[in-house]
Amino acid sequence: MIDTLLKHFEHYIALNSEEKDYIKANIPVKTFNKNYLLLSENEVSNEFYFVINGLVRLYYNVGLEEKTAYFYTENTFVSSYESFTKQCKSKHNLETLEETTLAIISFEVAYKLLELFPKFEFLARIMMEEELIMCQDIIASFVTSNAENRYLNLMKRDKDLLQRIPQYHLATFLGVTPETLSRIRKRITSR
Amino acid sequence: MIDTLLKHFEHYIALNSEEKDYIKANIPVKTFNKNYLLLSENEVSNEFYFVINGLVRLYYNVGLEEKTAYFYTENTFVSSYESFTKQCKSKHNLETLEETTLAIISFEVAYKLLELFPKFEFLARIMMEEELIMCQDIIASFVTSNAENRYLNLMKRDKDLLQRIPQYHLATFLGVTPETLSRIRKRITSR
DNA sequence: TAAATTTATTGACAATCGTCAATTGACTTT
DNA sequence: AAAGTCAATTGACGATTGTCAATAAATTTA
Repeated sequence: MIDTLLKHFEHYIALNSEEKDYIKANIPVKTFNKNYLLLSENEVSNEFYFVINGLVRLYYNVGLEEKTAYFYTENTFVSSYESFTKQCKSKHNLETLEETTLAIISFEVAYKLLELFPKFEFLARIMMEEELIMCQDIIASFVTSNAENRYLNLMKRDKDLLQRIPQYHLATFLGVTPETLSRIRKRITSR
Repeated sequence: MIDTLLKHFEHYIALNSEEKDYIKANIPVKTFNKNYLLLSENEVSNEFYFVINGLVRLYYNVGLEEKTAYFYTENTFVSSYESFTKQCKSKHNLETLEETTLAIISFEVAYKLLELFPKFEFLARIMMEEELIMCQDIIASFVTSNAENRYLNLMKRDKDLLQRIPQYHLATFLGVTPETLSRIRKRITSR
């Protein structure tokens, strides 16, 4: 299972056997039930995750409601970066939406990796860059499109994802209520 | 002027004189007029900027309109990261909103810095992390608040910025039309 | 300073959205 | 299979928003 993560790393840098062994020995893989809360608001995050299989949702608590900011699928990293890097209280909640298999990178292991193998500093930068570009695209979607077009774009780019996510979560991710998303869908299919 | 950038770097890492000299010799500082277009859509970005003084806007062209995604003020880096790091066509436009003094880091110099002085790899990662956290906060504001509350939050956190930005740019940044922002402001002041 | 241009405000109206409630549909659990 | 639970849809209505047009205010330019 951890091979998925090694492969992901090797997409960016070459790993020797010492490095691979260190990763295998120190990054455990664990499977979580559906709707398992990996991190909740106000906790300090001391690990981040790589999704080997399944689906994780990042959301905010707003009053009594939950507002989804992102869905993380296979071969992506999940984290409350602010809480993890600054070791401060998290604004984010992380929850699995399916039975999900994750590689778990603890704070200690992450910084040991950076210390022992400088090439991981490079890797970490590249990962951050990719994550940043992703975030900028989301911001772009909010600034340049309305909810209907955001939904249509998701249909084009991630049709599979739509079928794995409950609509009431998708709605908040699009910035509308579930009722409005339902009507958007009706408008779309009726043409 | 370049000292502002050095100081910013030194907030994160120690710099020896060799490194400082390299930066002074290779990172020029230039002042641009108000409304100068630093980068436009479909160009490949081969430099990024550090704002020493002034204000830069990042925006998207949508049909005939411009939609603002962010404002960069003093002591922040500005870039179309995707275009710069992947050397692909930019989706972004960058424009000064005031007479603006920038440190200009070219693609060559950036990668020479990383090559010559490995500590800049660490610095680059930290910068990316900070930028990422900023982006996540913007996404949070879209997902958790309506335009009125986004405006109120800006008033609290960045009162100064509001007075430097034309309202029609601020409106698109908040995700509404200028008319709606005008009415939001009216609603707010009338209580 | 006056004229011209740009920006911000306001009004009117139609379209869209949020809210609350009711209903339908889908899925679980026993 | 039936009951129960949760999710999605639909209807009604008020509030908010976008659009277009007109006006007012502010800024720039001659």
